[in-house]
Amino acid sequence: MTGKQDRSEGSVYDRIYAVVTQVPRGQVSTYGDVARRAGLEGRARQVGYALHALDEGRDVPWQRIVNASGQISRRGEPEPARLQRNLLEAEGIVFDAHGVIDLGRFAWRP
DNA sequence: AAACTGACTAATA
DNA sequence: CTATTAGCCAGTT
Repeated sequence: MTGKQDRSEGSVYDRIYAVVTQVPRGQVSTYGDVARRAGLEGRARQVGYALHALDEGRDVPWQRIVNASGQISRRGEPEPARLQRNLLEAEGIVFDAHGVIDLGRFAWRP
């Protein structure tokens, strides 16, 4: 092992994962929103970066995070995007004809 | 240590 | 609608 520092919680990623895990089934959240809840307002990119680096072993519902337009990101890779959509629809999320989620209805608002 | 990268957002044109 | 600009910053090379 490379012996990375093991901050039980100073790690930006762990905080992001913790927030994402709190998103209830059947609801979605945006990168900016997750960043805000993780105490990282204005750092939405870091949220996306964290999810990109996410491991399969984690029980983080990464699929519940979409961009501020209510659309699935990663358009360069349509296949994983399709998987994400599939997972969300299985949870009850509805996409319109343009593949957009109505955030006013499905966005997680605790 | 400096450059590069990137699942983003908002504002502007 | 598309394109551009700017802000943001951890991780990788």
